[in-house]
Amino acid sequence: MTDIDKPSNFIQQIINADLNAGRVKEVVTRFPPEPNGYLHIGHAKSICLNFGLAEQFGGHCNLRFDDTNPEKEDDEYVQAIIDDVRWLGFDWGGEPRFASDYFSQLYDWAKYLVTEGKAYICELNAEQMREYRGTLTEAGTNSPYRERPAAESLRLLEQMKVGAIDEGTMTLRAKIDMASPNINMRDPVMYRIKKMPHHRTGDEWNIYPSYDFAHGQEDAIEGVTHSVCTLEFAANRPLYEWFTQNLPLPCTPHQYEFGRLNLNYTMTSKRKLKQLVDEKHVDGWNDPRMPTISGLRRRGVTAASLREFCDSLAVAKTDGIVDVAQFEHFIREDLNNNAMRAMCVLNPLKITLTNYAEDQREMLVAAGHPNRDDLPQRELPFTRELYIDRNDFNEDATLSRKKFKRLVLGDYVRLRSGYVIRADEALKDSDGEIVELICSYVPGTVGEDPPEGIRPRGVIHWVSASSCIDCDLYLYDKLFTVAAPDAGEGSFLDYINPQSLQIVRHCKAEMGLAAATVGQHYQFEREGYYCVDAKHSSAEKLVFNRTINLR
RNA sequence: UGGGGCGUGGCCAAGUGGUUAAGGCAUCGGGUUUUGAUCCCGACACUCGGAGGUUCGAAUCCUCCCGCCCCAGCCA
Repeated sequence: MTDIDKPSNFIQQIINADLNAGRVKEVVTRFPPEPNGYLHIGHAKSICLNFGLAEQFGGHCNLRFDDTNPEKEDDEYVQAIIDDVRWLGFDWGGEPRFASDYFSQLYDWAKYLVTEGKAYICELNAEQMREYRGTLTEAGTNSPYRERPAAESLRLLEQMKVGAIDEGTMTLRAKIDMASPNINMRDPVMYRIKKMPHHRTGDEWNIYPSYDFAHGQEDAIEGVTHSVCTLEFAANRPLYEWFTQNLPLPCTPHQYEFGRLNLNYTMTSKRKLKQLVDEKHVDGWNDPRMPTISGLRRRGVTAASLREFCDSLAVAKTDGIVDVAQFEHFIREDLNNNAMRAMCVLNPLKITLTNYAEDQREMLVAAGHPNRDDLPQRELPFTRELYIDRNDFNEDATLSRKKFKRLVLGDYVRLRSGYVIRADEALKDSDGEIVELICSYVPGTVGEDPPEGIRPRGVIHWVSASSCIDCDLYLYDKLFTVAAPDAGEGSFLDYINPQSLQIVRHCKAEMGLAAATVGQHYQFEREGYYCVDAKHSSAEKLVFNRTINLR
């Protein structure tokens, strides 16, 4: 039994109180995804919360798949979810749990409620049931099957189970209160017939428990003490409690709700994310523009930054919309602190150093990181011909030093980690397009200030023309053009950003990047943070994803 | 409309009757800098959805009002 010094959110306060009062000896939580899609950033908050609470209080957190609806679930999702939670850095000890592991226990409990006169087989079809349910302002009407003898319900339930009853014609319902102001309490469905193979139990069952009849009991079976879910389940809590109180469970778990994470310019609806994938608006669930955990991973977002971001979020009952800039802050913070530096020229413009011998070649050394000497240094070959970015040169020498801190004709600039150079002449083709720059370098300026009178305008990145590697860069931008793609009229598809992906081919990167592998993160100096794309990159063609730009 | 939940600066958010109303993001100034990055300084709510009331004292307690979110799947 552990408690924490300063509980900072209401759930921690509740747990602390439970621990101190002796109501709970070991904290047990769970993260209960339905395997019907990939996890997204909203789930990350829940994962960090549930596993975090267990960690903080010295308890345990289970990964449990809530697989009570075979219609939507698939093993592909199970594996992806396992990978994502592991990647985030959490461990549930042992095997993941499945609601389907508890099907027969759940079935026994259903029979128990029937025997107790608290559940019955109803023969209303979906439409009739809706009519009998009443409305928000009008009470419902009792089902004509409500007083069916327990023995008969038991017999029918068994027939439903073995597949002798047609889908949609019967359900098992809890007998609670058709006049309850809480619609969830108006004789909710406990079991429905689905003659459909389940990803784990195959065709063993023809009936499947509903979420409400399953969740609390799953928690009880696992000894979950604090069942934390999102706000929209608050109205289900009375029902959760009704089942946990009316069933002979090993323990009584309690449900607490917190506000889910909403991010602007982002969509966190599994259904709609699936639509983006199914309709090929994106390159799969792990498209780097997707807010899925696998998409963020492929994009180059680190697990640490995702965790830091989630931990910075309030656990409260307000449902606000967090600015993505807040998430981006944590991405940059981690990458800035840990990413190796490198240089890559996106729009190469060749320059020739007329006073640097053609056969000369120096190996310059650059820091792997400006303020971390534990990261390895880089070797940068310096040669007569180099590439700089076209955007770092302007013919107009009258541009103010303040406004254009790059190369102009007749003036000096520092090549990052290299020499100071001066632009002497711009060579153009017949269209007036600059094809090459004739420059000269200032000897003795590597790691040294230039002589009196020479004031470089700024620092630009470069690469040796003869010793560099070719690569493609995938520049990503927001997937949606509006802050709330999900709100308002019209489809969210109408707001997909047509410029969310820009591919820049034949970029020139420093030699060392040839050794870059998936999972490593780089800052291409003055350009942004990049990582090798796990899908498109190959030995023949190196492909980098831009995780995020510099500020 | 019945029930449930929530309203503190542009965004997120601490605050649990006595504090100059934390902090982060964003924004705007200034400094450092071989990345227009990082870093460092500084600015940024006479006021807590609104109106009354209780109190020596209210963002915190009471009343009424306003606004937003969730629930009428045999989804979770």
